[in-house]
Amino acid sequence: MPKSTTADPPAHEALAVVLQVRDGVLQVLLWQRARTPFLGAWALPGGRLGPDETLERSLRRHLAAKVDVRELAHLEQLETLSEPGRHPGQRLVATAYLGLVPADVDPKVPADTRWHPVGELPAMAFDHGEIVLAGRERLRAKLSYTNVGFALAPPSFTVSELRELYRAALGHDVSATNLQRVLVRRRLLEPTGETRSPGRAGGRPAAVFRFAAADLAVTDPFAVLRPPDAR
Amino acid sequence: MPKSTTADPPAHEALAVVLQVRDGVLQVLLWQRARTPFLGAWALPGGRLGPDETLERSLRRHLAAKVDVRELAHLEQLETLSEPGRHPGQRLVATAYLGLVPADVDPKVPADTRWHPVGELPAMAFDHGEIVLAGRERLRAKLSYTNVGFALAPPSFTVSELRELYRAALGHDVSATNLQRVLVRRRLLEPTGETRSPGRAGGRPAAVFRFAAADLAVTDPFAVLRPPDAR
DNA sequence: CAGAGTTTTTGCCTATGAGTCGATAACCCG
DNA sequence: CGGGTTATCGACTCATAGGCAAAAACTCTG
Repeated sequence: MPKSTTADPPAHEALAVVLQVRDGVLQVLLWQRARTPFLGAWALPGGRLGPDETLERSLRRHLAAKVDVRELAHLEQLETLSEPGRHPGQRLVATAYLGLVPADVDPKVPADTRWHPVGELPAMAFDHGEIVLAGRERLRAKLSYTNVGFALAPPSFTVSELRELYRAALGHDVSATNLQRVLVRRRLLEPTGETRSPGRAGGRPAAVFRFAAADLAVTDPFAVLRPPDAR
Repeated sequence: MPKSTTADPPAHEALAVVLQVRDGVLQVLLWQRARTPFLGAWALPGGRLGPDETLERSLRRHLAAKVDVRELAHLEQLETLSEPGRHPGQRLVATAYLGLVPADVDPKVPADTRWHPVGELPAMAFDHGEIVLAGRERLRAKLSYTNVGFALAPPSFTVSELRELYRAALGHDVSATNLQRVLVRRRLLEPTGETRSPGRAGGRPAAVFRFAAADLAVTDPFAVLRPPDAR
């Protein structure tokens, strides 16, 4: 077994905070360590950067062991962590990514892997707990000024369903009236024309919407910096 | 001389996009390479990650050779680049940072180092050209929804002076009227009470302002995600 | 020293997007 | 068909941004 000291050249790993709204709660994909250090604690999926791959490709490769990568509707780089002591016994720099899975899929995961509500994380290995929270913050922020919602939502949905997703991801209630009109006005949401039949309790059938674009777009509401001629 | 192949464990470097508004133009600090590859081309300051330091500390250490690090009013992580071919002959992962220098200082720089307008970059080494543009984009975006302006501006300034800085950083004109009132209303700017005597051409003396906070603060204008009880 | 020229600041109006509330629409079930 | 339920829409208020022009406060010239 090779001796590991901090004098070794720092190795590099890619980690993923994979989030999905499940049962009305924002959850993160974690696997349970079967080895020391942090035996029994929960960790983010990921692994070492190989010699001929980018970080993102490396991450997708490692992630494939835990979840079907094709179900990731969005993947973006979060931050790179380099505290010398973040990994005991060995220097390991980590680049964290944020991945999002739409609510309509239920990926098959191996036995050591499980979804956990980000609000009640179990005992976490290394600094992975903080990374999860950083991912949640990034998601919250981007929900407001981008259309990342498309990566949490099914291909089509009613406003009530979308509202549930936003509520879970943001951690607070949102007005259905406002959500609908704001997103429609921003041209992010468009009606499919279909309606969904009401539940057993009755009620007006809901209109079905979809996100207008399937890739990330930002809506920039800020004025000070807008060029005078823009519009 | 050691042979370098892509089979070597990937090394890690930290790079800095140091920006300052000079002569009314946004400029970036570059140094000219005296060795191959890219002999004569211009590169970002930075260097290898040492065994017992974080990326940020490593960056500050390397940066100290090019500029007085204490004059950096802001430093934040930009992105991590991992294309296997980004550095010829050797695998090198880079984490880029964005650094900002207030307009009132003129740091002493060594002979091989010079400021260049980001709008007209010279022949750049490696992928450093793209990194500079990423840094400019980040600055532009953050000027709109944060108070990063404090890191470009002197401790106190008139609205006209601030307008020049915004114009240079954003690349387009901004209304002085609006800039003043928007920033004051957001509680980012506060008057010092002093005034600055007008130039030789006459004119009303300008009120002197300062940024209310010297650390980064975001103003979140988006409503959909705002909790119903917030205010 | 009055008035023209300059620059800065302020007041007022408009436009846009968000938040609230209540009314209306469209369904279920009895 | 009427009461219960859910969804959507309309109308109003509010907050912030942008534009324009007037007013303020100075310098300079004749």
